[in-house]
Amino acid sequence: MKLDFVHIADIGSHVGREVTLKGWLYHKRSSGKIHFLQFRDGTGTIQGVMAKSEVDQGTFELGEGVTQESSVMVRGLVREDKRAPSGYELTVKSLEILQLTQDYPITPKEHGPAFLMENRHLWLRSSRQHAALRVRDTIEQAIHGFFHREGFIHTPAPILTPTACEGTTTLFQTDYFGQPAFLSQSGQMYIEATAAAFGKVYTFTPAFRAEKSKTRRHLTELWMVDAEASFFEHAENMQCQEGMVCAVVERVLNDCQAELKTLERDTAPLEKIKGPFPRISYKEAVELCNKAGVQIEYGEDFGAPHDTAIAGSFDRPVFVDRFPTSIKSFYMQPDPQDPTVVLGSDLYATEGYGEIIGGSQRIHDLDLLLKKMEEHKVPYEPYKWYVDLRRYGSVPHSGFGIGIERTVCWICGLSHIRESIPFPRMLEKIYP
RNA sequence: UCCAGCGUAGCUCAAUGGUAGAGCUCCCGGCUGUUAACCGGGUUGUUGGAGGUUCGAGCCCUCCCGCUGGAGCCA
Repeated sequence: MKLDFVHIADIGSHVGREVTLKGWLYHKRSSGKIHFLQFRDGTGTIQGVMAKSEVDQGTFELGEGVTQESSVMVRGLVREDKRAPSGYELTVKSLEILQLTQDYPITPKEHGPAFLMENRHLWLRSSRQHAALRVRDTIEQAIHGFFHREGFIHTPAPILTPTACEGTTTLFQTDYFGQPAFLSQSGQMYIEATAAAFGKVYTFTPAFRAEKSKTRRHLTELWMVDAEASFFEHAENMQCQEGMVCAVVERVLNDCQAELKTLERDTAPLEKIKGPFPRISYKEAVELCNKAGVQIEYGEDFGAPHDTAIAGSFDRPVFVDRFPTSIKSFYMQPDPQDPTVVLGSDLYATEGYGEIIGGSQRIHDLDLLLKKMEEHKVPYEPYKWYVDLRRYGSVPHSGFGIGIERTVCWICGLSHIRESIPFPRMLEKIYP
């Protein structure tokens, strides 16, 4: 596409030429007879220098009056300059103000999280937020790329569903032509069906959790990638997860150095993310916790301090598998060696970022699934279609789900999940 | 749902129970290499709300509202 203006990201290929930029005034410093005008256009930022001796009086006054976040069109000469962080500067020849902004709320000074969240629609323009969401985009692209290279087909799961996936978790309810419907909390069961149709599949869909969780790790609306593969057993499932995580980290390190620098992310821990990841059993994890001084009984589920103790013992993500049947979902395949545990795994990220993936081999035996449903008091009628998958050409199959926002937090080194998505939906918060 | 902390200027925060302040934003002036620029001057208040104790409450007490973090649950 041929445009009559250039993007800042491409500025390096226009050195020595006069170009037009369209964007916003990010920041300004002035020194009497010279203005330093920081422009941004979404692709990057560049400093424009406007000297009084080099422009006419009207232009210089425009430079003096232009305010933070005014939309502008600027024409100038591109130069290389060692003093500029990006290596390039613009000698401004003319400036047109498309709209003069008055009293932009987010100043270059400090602000609290409540104020910034009230102004999330504007906060997105700030460099840190901009960088994190660009990394998010790269992560999403890397995931799509990985699955397609591995022969997975994207089969979206529905968001409006007639029943709860796992029954226990709180769901958002809505009205569907007079019938109750629920916003999906996972696409997993639906892609077990598409996996039987296409072999290897994934879905990249929002998931909704109405739990009253109020921490820096929780959203009520989050994005999940669920993958499912026919004929994959527990070991292949973990291998696939490991491959995906490595591909994502590698891609971000390759494409997002500037963003990681803006985020002040230490990339050394990320450079170490290479397979194979350690694999320990739930039993070993319990022993590890108790040895580390974080008490836990065999049979209890891990809490936040246990996550930290487990993940803190490794410099790569770690799989914990073979959880007691009692603390996991009804559809997980029991371990043939020890039916009191299931062939399910959680993957913990490094540096205390917690669980990012949960996966398991699913029960493929019809009678066993029916028995487990009865034990867990899962009603048959709404799940008849799910049981059918075990009735018509059932095969061993496995899958997993990865939380996008937690992955973004981990890779970007963010301290709060609200910065990992443009418009976070948190407990009782839905503005803007 | 439970626990903890916090609500003072547009923003970030001060203020022994005794006259409500600073920095920044913004406005005016100065400065030709600034990087959250700097220097000088100026504008800015129903101290979240209601009630109470007190000669006197931003500060103490009660209730309510809002915000932030954590627990549980999870990704």
